Amino acid sequence: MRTILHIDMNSYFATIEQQANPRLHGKPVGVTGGDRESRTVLCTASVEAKKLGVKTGMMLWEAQKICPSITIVPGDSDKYLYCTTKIIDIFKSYTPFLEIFSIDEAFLELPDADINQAATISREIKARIKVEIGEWVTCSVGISYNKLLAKLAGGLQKPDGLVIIADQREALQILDQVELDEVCGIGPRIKQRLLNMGVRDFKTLRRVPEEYLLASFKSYGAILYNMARGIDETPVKPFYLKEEVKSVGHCHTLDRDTADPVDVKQILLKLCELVAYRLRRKQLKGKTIHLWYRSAFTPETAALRLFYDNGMQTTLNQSSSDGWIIFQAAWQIFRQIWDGGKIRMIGISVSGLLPGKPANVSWLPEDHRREILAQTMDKINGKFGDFTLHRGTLLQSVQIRRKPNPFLSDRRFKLL
DNA sequence: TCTGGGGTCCTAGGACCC
DNA sequence: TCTGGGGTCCTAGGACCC
Repeated sequence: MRTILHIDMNSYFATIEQQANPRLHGKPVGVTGGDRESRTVLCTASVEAKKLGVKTGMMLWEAQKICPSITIVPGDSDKYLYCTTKIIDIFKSYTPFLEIFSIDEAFLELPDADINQAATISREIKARIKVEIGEWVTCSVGISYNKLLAKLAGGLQKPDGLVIIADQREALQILDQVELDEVCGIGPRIKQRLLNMGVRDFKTLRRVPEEYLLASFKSYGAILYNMARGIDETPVKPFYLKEEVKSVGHCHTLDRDTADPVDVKQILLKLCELVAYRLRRKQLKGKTIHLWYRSAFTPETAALRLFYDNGMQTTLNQSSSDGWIIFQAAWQIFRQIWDGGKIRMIGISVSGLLPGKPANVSWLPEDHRREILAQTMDKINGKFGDFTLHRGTLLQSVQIRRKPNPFLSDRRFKLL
């Protein structure tokens, strides 16, 4: 039997901000992804804010309405990454079998420890985080014999919790008390489909024959069948075996809906430049260009909480990390699929990635020139900040955050 | 005033090649 | 006269995670 810890930092970004600024101690704090006012959501709320009803993922104006005393802090990804690196170093001192699940979550497999020893180690890790990172920074730990249950256990006691699910008997007891979507892997859609089948809890799910689940959910039926029994064989993937990225993308929700193609063109060009820049920094090139946009809400879609996304992808003849080439493909798609209506969000993503530096040899002289130009621009922008230099087309463009924050969290609210 | 932004994986159908 | 079957790539769409 394996011994696995799931460690989840509580209100992570908020506690780091509280640690860094004594004025925020014990106060309701909300951390946002950027410095925009409208259409911004909270990516983290402090424990104090949560007690007053503020939730992660809430619109900024909504949080301020519920909790007027909340202090809003723009997120600082460098600060959080720095702390995460230090926290990971603590984890590494206990086991090399460490999976970094996200910036504030990790799985640790302890091959030589039983459950009681794992509990002792967990207390030690908690204490070390307080000493080495700060007393405001806490975490919840779940201990069990697989990842599914360790993660479930970790979510049961927040903040600063420590919950053990020792065996299958305990696992079934706990599974029978939680909501279906409290378990990682069941989202709103699958939950709704299970409810439609008359399955409201894991106890009922266990009575559904495997063949029936397979027929309804295909291969995911087997996962659901096992989930209800607390079975999960997925391995802890050590950080040093982490696979390469498969796609690089950016999307942007506009401050105001627009149906002006000039606005769209400028935003799209900027997004393509951002994606290309990140590809070059990672020394990658991509072949498949995917563009999508989200239509503005109408009173009907707003009431139903429905998003309408429209998108299409295309494959280039040759992989590229050139913002202009990516943009040309994206713009062509956009012109092909846009219905002329108002747009709320637009996104671009590049996949089919290949390793490799930007090629120094190109049989197309113009491409070659642009590549050298892009590299030079990267160097200057790397030194003086993104978009110090940019294409003339971007001069009047709408402001997009200079540094896209990769840590905005909380699940999607695609459809309820 | 009206739900962000970064990813992953899976399935299915069609095109194309040998 | 008539067209198998396997493999691979491409595209679209759906679901999940943080």
